[in-house]
Amino acid sequence: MRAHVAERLRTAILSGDIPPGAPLVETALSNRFEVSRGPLREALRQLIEEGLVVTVPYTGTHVASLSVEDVQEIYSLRTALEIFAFEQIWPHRDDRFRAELRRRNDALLVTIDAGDDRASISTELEFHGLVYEASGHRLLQRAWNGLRGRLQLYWAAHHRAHGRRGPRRDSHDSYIAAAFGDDLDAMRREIGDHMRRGVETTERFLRSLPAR
Amino acid sequence: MRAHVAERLRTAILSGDIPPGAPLVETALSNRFEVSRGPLREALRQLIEEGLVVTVPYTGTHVASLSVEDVQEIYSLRTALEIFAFEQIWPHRDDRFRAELRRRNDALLVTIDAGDDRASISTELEFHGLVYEASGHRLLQRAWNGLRGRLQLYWAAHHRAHGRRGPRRDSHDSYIAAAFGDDLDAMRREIGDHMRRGVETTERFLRSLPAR
DNA sequence: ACATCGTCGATTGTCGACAATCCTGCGCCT
DNA sequence: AGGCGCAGGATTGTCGACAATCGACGATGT
Repeated sequence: MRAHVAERLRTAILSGDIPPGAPLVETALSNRFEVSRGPLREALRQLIEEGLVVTVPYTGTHVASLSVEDVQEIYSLRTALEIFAFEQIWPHRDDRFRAELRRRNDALLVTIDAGDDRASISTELEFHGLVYEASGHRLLQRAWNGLRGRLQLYWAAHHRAHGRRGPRRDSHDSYIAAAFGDDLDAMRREIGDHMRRGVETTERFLRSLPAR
Repeated sequence: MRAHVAERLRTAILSGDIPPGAPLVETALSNRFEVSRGPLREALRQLIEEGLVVTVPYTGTHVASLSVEDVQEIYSLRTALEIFAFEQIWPHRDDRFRAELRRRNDALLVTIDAGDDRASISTELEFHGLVYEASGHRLLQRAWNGLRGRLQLYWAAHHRAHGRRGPRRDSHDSYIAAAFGDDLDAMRREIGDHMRRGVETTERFLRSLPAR
């Protein structure tokens, strides 16, 4: 039951049925979903973990409302995690996996170009999920789980505000959306630049340390 | 109350009072901590998030028991996160922070050399915590929170099994312990090599993709 | 008019009892 | 003897009621 409640509440939030900032009163929700407050509270805890809900003790819980900084954090951390995922995949690479990844990304680009937001969101989540799954790194997948809900929340809010979902192939996550798209070289440059930047900044930081 | 229960249970687990694999029966714990099963369950959920406890529906929950693969995942993900943290710190670097980091690392090395495991664990956690805190990246700090408990669990188990805590200055996390220690150059090479390896493997992966 | 304090409603936190589910071990059948 | 089914005990899952806490509103005194 608990998982089912979390699922339904998550759907209600991501669909915009319960908008960001809206209060989530436990008694009201327990009536709505026809469960006691016990399971409902545990469902809320899970959604808190996923970043869809925020709560302040003894006063109330609300649907999360992401700031610009939040979104920047989501995307920057996702980039770091995904680069790490690629590192993990490389030693166990196989052609079937890469073909599957390529196929899914093609499907993603088709849905994006068709303007079917719901389908493209779903397809994109599957695409990224495949990358993390292929890494075989359970903790990494767990970290991705903690990001996915926040991403969806942002996409949903952005879509309702601007009529299109937030990330598009030429937008925030172009680094990976472009990966298997029109310009493979551009994508290679982009990821390569990002990582080289990381190397450089880290090494500069290290050099800046006081000598012993 | 809930946070207090989680705290006490966490202490009991990390101290080895309740060893890995031991069953955690809700009724017994609710008697032990003199709270109802409601708050106790929420405390358990939190410890599950921290990786200290595992549960299987309708059968029982136990103290987590880490496998070799688990530990490898913990350390590899921590490396990725910490490199990302340094990237975040760089633009906002300031000398006071670096001096503070240096000071804490010196304290860490002192406690390690003194063989005071409890103190060195605490000091090392503070040290890493400072890095993540300085990144100003809340999601990153959250990810670190998800790793910290698992690290502590491993250290505690390793200490009881081998008489010393797991990570030492010449061990797993030497890449960062050495950072401000004896051989700054070695640490620079280590982090640099790690990141270059990441760049290389990712680029090889990208090149291996089928052309459009 | 304004500040301060108390009261009240709303919401979350906690509790004890009951229901659903799963594992174990025993009896029974083949 | 070996496998199967079934009851019993143990454990988690769920429920409804009560307690603790917080924020807002209004009374009251200066």
